[in-house]
Amino acid sequence: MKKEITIYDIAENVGLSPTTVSRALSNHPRVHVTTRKKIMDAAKLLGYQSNIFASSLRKRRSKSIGVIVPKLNSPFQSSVLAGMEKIASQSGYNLVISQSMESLEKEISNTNIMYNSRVDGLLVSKAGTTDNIEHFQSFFNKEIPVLFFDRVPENNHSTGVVINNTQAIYDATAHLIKEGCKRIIHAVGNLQINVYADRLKGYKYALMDHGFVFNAENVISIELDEDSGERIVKKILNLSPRPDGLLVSNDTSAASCLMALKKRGIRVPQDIAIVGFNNDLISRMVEPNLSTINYPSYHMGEVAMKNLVNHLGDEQHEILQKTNTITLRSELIIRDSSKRHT
Amino acid sequence: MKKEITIYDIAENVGLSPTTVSRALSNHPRVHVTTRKKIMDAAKLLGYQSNIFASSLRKRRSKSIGVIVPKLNSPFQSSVLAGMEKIASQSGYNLVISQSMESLEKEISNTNIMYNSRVDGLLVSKAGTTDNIEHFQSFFNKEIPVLFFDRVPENNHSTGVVINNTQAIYDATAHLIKEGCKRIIHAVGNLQINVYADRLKGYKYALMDHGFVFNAENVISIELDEDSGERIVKKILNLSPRPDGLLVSNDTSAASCLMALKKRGIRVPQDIAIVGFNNDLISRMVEPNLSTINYPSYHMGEVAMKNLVNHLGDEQHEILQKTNTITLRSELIIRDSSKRHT
DNA sequence: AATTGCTTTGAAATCGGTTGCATCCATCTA
DNA sequence: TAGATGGATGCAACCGATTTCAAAGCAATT
Repeated sequence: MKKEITIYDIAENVGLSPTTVSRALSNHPRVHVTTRKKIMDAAKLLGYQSNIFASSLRKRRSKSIGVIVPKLNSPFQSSVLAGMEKIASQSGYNLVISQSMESLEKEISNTNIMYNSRVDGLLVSKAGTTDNIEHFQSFFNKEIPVLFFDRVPENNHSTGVVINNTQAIYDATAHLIKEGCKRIIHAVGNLQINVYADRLKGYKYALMDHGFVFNAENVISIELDEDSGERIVKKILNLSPRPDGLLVSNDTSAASCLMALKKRGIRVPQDIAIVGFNNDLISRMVEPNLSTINYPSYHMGEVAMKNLVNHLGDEQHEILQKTNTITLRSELIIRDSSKRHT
Repeated sequence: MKKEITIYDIAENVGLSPTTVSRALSNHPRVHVTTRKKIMDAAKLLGYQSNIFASSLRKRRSKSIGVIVPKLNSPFQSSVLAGMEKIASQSGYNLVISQSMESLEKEISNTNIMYNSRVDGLLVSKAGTTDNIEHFQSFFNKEIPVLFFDRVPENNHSTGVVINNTQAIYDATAHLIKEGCKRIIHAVGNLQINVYADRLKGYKYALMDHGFVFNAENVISIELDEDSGERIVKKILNLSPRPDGLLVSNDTSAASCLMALKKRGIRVPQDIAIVGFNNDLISRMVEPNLSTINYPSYHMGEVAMKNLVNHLGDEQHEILQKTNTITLRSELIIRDSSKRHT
């Protein structure tokens, strides 16, 4: 039960006031260099550790940033988080992380906890069922910046960091058309989520632009998990004429589809060409390698965090006010799963 | 710039003292039910949010738990974190997460930040280069519990949550021997890390117990990343006689090896049988499916966090003192990559 | 010598919730 | 009826760092 060392102990030790000690420790310019040095030395000697609560209570800032993601255990999210942590750590911010489990209820609860923890800023990727952003109102009221990434709400005034999902799937669709596909299936997640809704748009636009007729039967909205391949493939094989192109909105599910197809002796890409999404590790490990959209997840984490941190450092709080959306570059990577011409 | 609502505002509102308000809000028994109700209602009405800093400052507890992992973007770690977050959230704890990037220096810095942030407990999976635990001394001194998981330090008195790595690789090795492998390569990570050192032991013991002679040439210590397959396979193919069994200490690398082998026309499992480690998604998606060790990562996160939380709730602080190591069940999963008999 | 201006330092209030001790009042016991 | 018992509530002192305002020290200028 060692006693806690405070600035008062240091003050006593060096024969100065706590005020001066406080200033010296926070590199305030109005302390003589010699004094500062003496205080610094004493602090180190005594093993002083600043009490973050006292400091935060007084300064009304926590030097921590909250992050709410739908699920922690996804290759995409963990990569985003890694990028965020890198920047936050460099800038002296702590990361308080929680997951909404795709539930609006839990997202609200997490948001309140974050508010209560007095985070200086919040980074959010929405849960699937979240269709409003009322629960962030307390943040807006207190002008605590909230920045959305990947899954951003519609029609809002907060800043978002995204990729152009519409364009990405447009390109992928156009690619499949160019490869000679006549009937292209789009397997997509929950259409309440902007990400998937935008992708569906891209798919429709591309069809339209290439003289194809959109057919709702060709869109499968389904949870894109590890086992989704079987379900998707079953649906596909019931269709007539049989589809020859498949756009799957994440690589895990695309890989799962690939397995399900191969199990049935259907050749990829000869019988059905596949394009995934995310450029996860798995897209490079299955056979044939999956064509996919490179989603710069790590970079997205970095960019989102950098913007938030810059905003917090900016006294006028102008950075985010002036920015509405930051769109990162994504690109189609063509691999063997969709190459039908040699 | 809304004014902050404090217990003093509530006190004034209901005509009671801040003391009673504080007690009512924290469900102290010495407040009359009627009074409590009145206070609760006023709090809700005024939109009161407890100031966690003031509370933590006084109570000297933060209701947050620090987690330090080597890298956030790994399937294993993100799954562990997901398990931890679930339990922490249920128990009312916040998670402050940082990554050491496999660097001792950063681990030390992170540890100090965590200490400074006054986390109530710390969960750590060591960085590769960490060979001592001096930097946790401040935690030990103040009796703040530190619990290690997966990568635990040697010879220490802290609690660790692990699997039996030795046994796991022992089983895998024995399995390959039973499948008729005559020369088994063990591709393993940094041997400074207990996890890999233990696995090497298991490999050696199994060889010994089955009348094989250990040969240092058969052990490849290498970073087990996505590209490691090429490097491992090159080494293997230079050996004579050519190995016919390959134990790779994580699935990412095992999948990478599989690709490198297939590229060279070497058949798996006929020419070389492979066993991976972790039971990551990828082991079920490559062809042939990888035999692997099921590592209960999500469960490990839950168990580690549960123990820490129970310990914190236990006034006598006896739980962790009495426990040294918690070993979770892991198991060999045999899939096609190592089945040589039908 | 007196005034001005600058740098360096300090006293004291403050952030908001918690808690040891005291007080008040109603009920109960002898 | 006096005194004891106990539940409900309040006073005031914390927890430790920050910050406003002011004062003190010192040199330069008039």
